[in-house]
Amino acid sequence: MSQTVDRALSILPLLAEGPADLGKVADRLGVHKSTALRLLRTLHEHGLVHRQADQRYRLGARLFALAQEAVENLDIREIAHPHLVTLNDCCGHTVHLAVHEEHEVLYIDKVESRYPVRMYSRIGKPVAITVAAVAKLILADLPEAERRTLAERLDYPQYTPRSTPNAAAFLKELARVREQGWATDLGGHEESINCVAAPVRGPDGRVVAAMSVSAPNVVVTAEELLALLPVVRRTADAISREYSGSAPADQATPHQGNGKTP
Amino acid sequence: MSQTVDRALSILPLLAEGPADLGKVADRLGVHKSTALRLLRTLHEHGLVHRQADQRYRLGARLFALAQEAVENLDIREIAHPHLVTLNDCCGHTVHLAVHEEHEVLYIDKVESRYPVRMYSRIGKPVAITVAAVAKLILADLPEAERRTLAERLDYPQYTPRSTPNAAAFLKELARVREQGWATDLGGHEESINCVAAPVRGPDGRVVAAMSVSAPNVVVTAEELLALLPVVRRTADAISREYSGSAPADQATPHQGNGKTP
DNA sequence: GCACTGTGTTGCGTACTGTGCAACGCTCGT
DNA sequence: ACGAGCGTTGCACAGTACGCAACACAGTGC
Repeated sequence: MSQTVDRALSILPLLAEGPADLGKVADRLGVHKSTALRLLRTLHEHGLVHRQADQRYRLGARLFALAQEAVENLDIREIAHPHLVTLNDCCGHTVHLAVHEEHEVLYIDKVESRYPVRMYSRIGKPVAITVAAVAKLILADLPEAERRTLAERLDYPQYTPRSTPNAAAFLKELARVREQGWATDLGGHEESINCVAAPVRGPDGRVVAAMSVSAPNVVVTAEELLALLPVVRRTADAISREYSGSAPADQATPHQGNGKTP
Repeated sequence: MSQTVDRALSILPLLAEGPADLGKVADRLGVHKSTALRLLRTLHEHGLVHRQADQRYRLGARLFALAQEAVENLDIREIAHPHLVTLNDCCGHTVHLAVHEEHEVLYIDKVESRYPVRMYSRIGKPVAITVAAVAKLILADLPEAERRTLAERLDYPQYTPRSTPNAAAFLKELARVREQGWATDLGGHEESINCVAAPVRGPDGRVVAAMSVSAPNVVVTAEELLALLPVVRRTADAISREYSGSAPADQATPHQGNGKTP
């Protein structure tokens, strides 16, 4: 859309990989050094990039501050967090909260396992959308047409033999997840990691987020983890209630769902 | 420098205040709606802004992912090293940098003392976690529950009469360290060695590393070493600032300052 | 029912703005 | 001392982003 801005913004993910000097930035962007310099200077003025002692550029503090504000604006997170902590207190495993955004499913909160062996994940990072239990729950709630379009457009990486192989299998899995109201990922992403997840619903009943408990099977077996399903669902329901209940932004909440359609 | 990019980036702090619609963004930027739209679209393509259901814009999760990735790829050692050297230049003693990893605290960098009598340590080796000043700083920053669990699980070897004797004493010491923002080890590991240490913090304020100055008391007394506390703290703070990427907006560069600012 | 205000969106001609080039200055390494 | 490699500067050109005006659409009041 806007070439200049487009180029400037492309610098950010590039620098996220690690510090880079002017030449490298210009190369990766495919522009002249002087152009890259101008863009970097502008980013620098806004504090989004930082120039270190060796003159290389890296992401700046302002970006961290903005990121902080961005995540704080996600109010589901605020509401859910204490519940996630409670759940972690009672089972000890890693607890995640994820939402749908821009055709991706992102972890937006996480409470670390209290066991020494932990799974790796990163807040803000897209989840493995075709296999993650939270992704299945969130996507299962989409309108059918959208679900189908999305399923066709996705790649299906075979992380493990149990990864979802293709669109057809994915849609079938989504249908089942939608039906049963919870989801699992048993070694579909990493061989030894299992997850069990439940949906968080908004006042209109639509899924606004999903939460999961994950643990490597060196800590607990899949069966033991599945035994946590009731408490995971209870936690998700509690979050749903609080999220739906404390929404006085509009006028009185209508009792019935969609009253009338034009 | 670059008008277009400048305008686009100005949108981010604006949205950080809260969601805004197209008109408001255009107003605040002082540009035409169509211009604002083009900029927002470009930001949107890069995932930096997100369009919510009511068509208003807010900051996107991509910001958070970028910040997260940047932090992961940051090499504290690389950033800290020149500072450690400077500190060593000024005081001559052994300077250490340590981080938390897998329930241990490890030295990851070291600048040797310029005095003939040196303390023994090795980069990559776990520190004496119950007595080392750097370990206390790093562990003092953990969430309280984790701190307590860890304290219970540790052994408390009596290296010297002044070694931390047990979990209760350790937790008490951590609380004090957390409070005062620095730590010492006065003969707690080896009878004749004293240390004074300060924390390095990341952009979110959490302790990501700790650095210390150590010297045997045949070289300097504990009191003399403690006199170095201010400079140690200043050094640690400088590392924190650089690690966080705080842009020294107007800070004069030591030599060859070409730019004259009005 | 209608006109009317308030959005967000599109196409387009203009000229402003960003671009690449070439030359410069600086710091290292040999 | 010299050259290689880097960042930086000024400038002429044209590509690109700009604002305008018109459009589409929704909600509101009459």
